Amino acid sequence: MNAGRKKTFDTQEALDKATKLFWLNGYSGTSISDLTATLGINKPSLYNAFGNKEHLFQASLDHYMKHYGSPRWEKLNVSEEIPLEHRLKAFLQAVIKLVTDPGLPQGCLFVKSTCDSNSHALPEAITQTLKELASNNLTALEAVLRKERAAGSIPPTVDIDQMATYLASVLYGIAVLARSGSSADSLQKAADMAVSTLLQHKG
Amino acid sequence: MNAGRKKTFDTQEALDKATKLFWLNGYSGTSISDLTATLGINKPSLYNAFGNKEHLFQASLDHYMKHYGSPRWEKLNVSEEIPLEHRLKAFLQAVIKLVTDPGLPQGCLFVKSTCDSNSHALPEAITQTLKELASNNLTALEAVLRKERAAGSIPPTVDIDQMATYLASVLYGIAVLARSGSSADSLQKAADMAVSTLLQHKG
DNA sequence: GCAATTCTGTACCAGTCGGTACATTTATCA
DNA sequence: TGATAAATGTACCGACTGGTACAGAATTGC
Repeated sequence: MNAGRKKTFDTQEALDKATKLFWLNGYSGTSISDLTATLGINKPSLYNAFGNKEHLFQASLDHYMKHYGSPRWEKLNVSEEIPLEHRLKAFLQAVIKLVTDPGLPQGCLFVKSTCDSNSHALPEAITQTLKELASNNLTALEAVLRKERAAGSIPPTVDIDQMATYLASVLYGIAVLARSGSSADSLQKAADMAVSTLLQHKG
Repeated sequence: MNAGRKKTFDTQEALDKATKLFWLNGYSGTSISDLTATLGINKPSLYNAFGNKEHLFQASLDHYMKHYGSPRWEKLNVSEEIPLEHRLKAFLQAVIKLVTDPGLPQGCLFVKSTCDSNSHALPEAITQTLKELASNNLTALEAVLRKERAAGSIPPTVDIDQMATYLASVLYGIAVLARSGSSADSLQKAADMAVSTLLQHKG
């Protein structure tokens, strides 16, 4: 079972490095040579560990959502006793901190990749994955809002889908602005504004 | 002066086709072969007419802003007698119509390209151009808001930069959502909400 | 020690990339 | 009718693309 030569690299570490490279340069902007250089391994090792470029990207997307995306989304569900406005602000603040983190690529891998979907710069299977992830995001927002509406902190007349789409647009727009160099500070002010009057909104 | 063989194609038509191809597939996702095939011309003709890939992309960005972007932005300045709310909604409605137009690539070339900036999937000069375009967009929004504030239709305490960044995030987010397949209808509802949120905001 | 197993490094594959040299065709001007 | 100018089609360039064959190195169980 444990026979054979030992791996000289850690698969998870390599996956994280690959994720950051895709995050920075995108799918078609990242070559296998870029990857092997950054990961410090040779091509056969890479192909043995991750299959091919498309599989590696899928794994990177998954890794990104689990390790960079989800921790921010948890801010929305931390506790229903905290007012929705505070949770939304905390969520967006955490997102802004991520997408402007100087130690990480600017912006968001999901948003960036979504802009590549439905093109032949991206394999169809990846476009499909991205569509599912987008749907999951909207569903998560809707679930939070629905709970709030049931709890009475949001008017019963409010259109949940509308509000979720609105929040998603602010969320994704922030990622684009971060990529274009906007400061965390100005993004935070915009995010506060996006949330501030949300609760006053009458369906 | 008029000596020499006649061109067999129209430069502007070819530029528009190239723009749509970049719009669909992005800079690094569009090859010279793709371009010559779609434009129906050979490589020497393409290089003679547009320089090289980078120059062609710069020209495409310019063409895009002039022929697809600007007409929408004009909705903001159509007349100061029309209430800001109506102009903002008309602006966003026109943008949504563009980014979801079934006869055009989904989303926005500027937003898509911005997500590629600061990466080696894009020449540095193009990243610089995109940064300038982003700055122009923010400045245009700020100018509109400043006028409104001076005219008294927006509270004098309002932070113009904050409001402009907020609008930009909604605007860019809509382009991302369009690319991921959101319907014009749901985007329109989200945009309406964004506008009413903005108008309810008190500095 | 010795097979079996697994990873590593090198060297290579066909195909495509952006870009160009060059000869040819088509036009204008003298 | 040339001479000149400009656009065309073909054929090619070195570099890079994603991907792999193969030999050798390292580890295990027997």
